[in-house]
Amino acid sequence: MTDDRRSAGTPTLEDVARAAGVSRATVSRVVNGVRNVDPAIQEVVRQAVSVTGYAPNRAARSLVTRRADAVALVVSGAGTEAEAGQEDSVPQRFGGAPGGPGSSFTAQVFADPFFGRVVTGVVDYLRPRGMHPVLMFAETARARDEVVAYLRQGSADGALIVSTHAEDPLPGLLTEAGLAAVLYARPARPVRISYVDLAHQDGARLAAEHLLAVGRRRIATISGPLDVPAGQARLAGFRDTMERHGHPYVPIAEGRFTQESGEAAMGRLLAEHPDLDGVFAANDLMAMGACHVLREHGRRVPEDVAVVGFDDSSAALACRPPLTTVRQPVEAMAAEMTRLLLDRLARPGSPATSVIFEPELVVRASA
Amino acid sequence: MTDDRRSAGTPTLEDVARAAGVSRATVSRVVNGVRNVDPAIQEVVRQAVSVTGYAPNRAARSLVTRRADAVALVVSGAGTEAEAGQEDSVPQRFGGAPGGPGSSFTAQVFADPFFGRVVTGVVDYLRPRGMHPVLMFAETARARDEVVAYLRQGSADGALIVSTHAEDPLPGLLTEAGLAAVLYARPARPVRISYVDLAHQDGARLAAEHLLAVGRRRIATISGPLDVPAGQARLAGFRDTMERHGHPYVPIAEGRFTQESGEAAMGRLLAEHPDLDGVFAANDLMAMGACHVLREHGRRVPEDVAVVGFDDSSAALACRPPLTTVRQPVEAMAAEMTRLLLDRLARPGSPATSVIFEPELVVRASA
DNA sequence: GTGAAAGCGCTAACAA
DNA sequence: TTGTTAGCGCTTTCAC
Repeated sequence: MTDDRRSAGTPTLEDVARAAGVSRATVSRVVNGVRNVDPAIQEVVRQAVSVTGYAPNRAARSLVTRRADAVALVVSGAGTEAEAGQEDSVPQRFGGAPGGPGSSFTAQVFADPFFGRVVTGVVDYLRPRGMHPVLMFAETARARDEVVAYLRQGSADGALIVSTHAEDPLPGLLTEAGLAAVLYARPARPVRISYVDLAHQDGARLAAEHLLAVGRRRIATISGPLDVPAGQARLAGFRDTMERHGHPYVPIAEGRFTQESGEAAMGRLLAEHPDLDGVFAANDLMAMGACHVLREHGRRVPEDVAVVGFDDSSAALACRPPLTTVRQPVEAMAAEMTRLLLDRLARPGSPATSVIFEPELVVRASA
Repeated sequence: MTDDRRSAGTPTLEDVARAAGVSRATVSRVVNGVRNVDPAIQEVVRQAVSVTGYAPNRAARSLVTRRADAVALVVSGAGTEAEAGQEDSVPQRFGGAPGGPGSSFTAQVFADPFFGRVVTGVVDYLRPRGMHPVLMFAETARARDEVVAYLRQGSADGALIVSTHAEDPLPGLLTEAGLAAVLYARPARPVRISYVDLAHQDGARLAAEHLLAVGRRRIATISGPLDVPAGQARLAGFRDTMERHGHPYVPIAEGRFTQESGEAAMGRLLAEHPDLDGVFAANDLMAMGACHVLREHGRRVPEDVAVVGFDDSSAALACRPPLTTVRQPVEAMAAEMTRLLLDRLARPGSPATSVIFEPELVVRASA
């Protein structure tokens, strides 16, 4: 009778201990690989573990270790008011993909190949360390509060934040609450928080130099949104370099990092400067849009107009012709961001740091 | 002295109870919204909660409720041996995006716009219910074991599985272990497990009928991988319909659901049937590749060759011309898959069910 | 090197 | 309606 009951439900440490004829403490030590356990007993315990089919209960463990072995991977926008289902706060980075009934924030986010790469870098770093990412979106005040609450509850040990907007309040909320977090990309307003970023200006310089090197002289640019640091920096770097090479005036059309906005921008550029022979688009999606419009206007790429993109996302290869672009090592950056977070978790007191990556020119057919 | 200590660390139920002058149980009731609590006391407790800044500890709660309020969202491949970092088991669905150093499984997965849409559907359903998705990949035997272990530890309440391969062993492993899981797409070999799927054949029929309706008569198809149920079904549906309309012979080139494979397939088709005037590609990525190759071969789309895709993914709109395609309501399907899982968690005994969605033709410019 | 015992913070009987 | 109490399964001192 009593014997029967002990095999009910999922086995616990107690069950394993009984089967192995040792104490719970010893089993725990073996399971957690703590030294100071007799090899013979270790073996016995291991047997018992596999016989009973024991799996440690994570909640119980978390309760005492105070670690969740999970991190929140949060995609964060800045809409402050967009509550109640209305999507009036469309992030600048993304365009309307066919995201089903009422393209939501989440739908728009993943329409950009950028995020998949971030996920890749994060998972690749987390996985060998036995940790897992919990996906969260923080596009409304309410959603942001939920992220904070989630961390305060100890459901995740820290947060990895990818902002789609400038002026995102989330980093501030998190640091205020004393929660561990690391950002992808420098925050628009200074916050005492670690982040990884790209040397955007250097990347734009590479693009400018390449266009000049292949003999282009009437060069225009499709910039990213100018209220986003990356958008600003890419434009600044491009202009600077052009200026330094004797081209003080560069036609500019602002885009929103979407293919659609790239098409529109290219249209404007072409209307005002029909003789241009080179274009730098601040990301690949816009470069792809530019290529489409150029072709529709009878311009050959690269013969008539050379096009350089930015990011080296999947769009660069999907484009015809394949895009010459500036590579942003997103996966490596995401992995580093994760490393910074885990580091911070291991050493709670450590100061905020930033790691800046250098971009690289990838020459393909478009320029 | 003693008073000082009680405010150390994060506040617990105990702290709130003391502040409110009630018992832990009462606070717990208020926090969890259980009825039978005096409104006045409720108010007092709520005050105490906000004063103390209380956040319930999830591990402690999970320990007793035996729920994690999390589900695993696992992208699963079938590589049985691919251990040790070598990526010899490339899933059929995805092609080599510029996924950074050594395009990993994870990188390839997110190169397909399909996954973003799944995530969207899942998150949209989960979020209002206070649950969260933990992202996992299961492309090796080891990784699959980790998924099983993760669930057995109670870290997640169930699993949502999106397979990229036929013959995926994960569904079997999960059901064997008595774990709750739901699939996106019918498993290649029958398993007693719930799933959502699309009426692929109907979708292919729509494509065939449309091509015929716009007057095409020399129609070929770029199929998906033929060891995947979706690939088979789309081909079967297409052929059936063509046959029924008096076209017993349809040239076929097999692709792997990647743009690149679509390009190659189109090349083959064109070489053997230079006079074709219509193409049905089993997904948008391949349709896009086909469009590129057609243009490179001097064919205009849709004037010379009409092209129909499948999925209505972001690629359909990114393509020039925008693709006429068969819409797969991925977000809705993913949401339904999630609903099925939560349902199953609520009623553990319930039998496996399947929900099949009907596709819809979306007419754009390519056909 | 091993065991006994004390909690981690919470929920859910059961009493009152 | 509210409080008391007994664990949930685990890790971790502290003795031995």
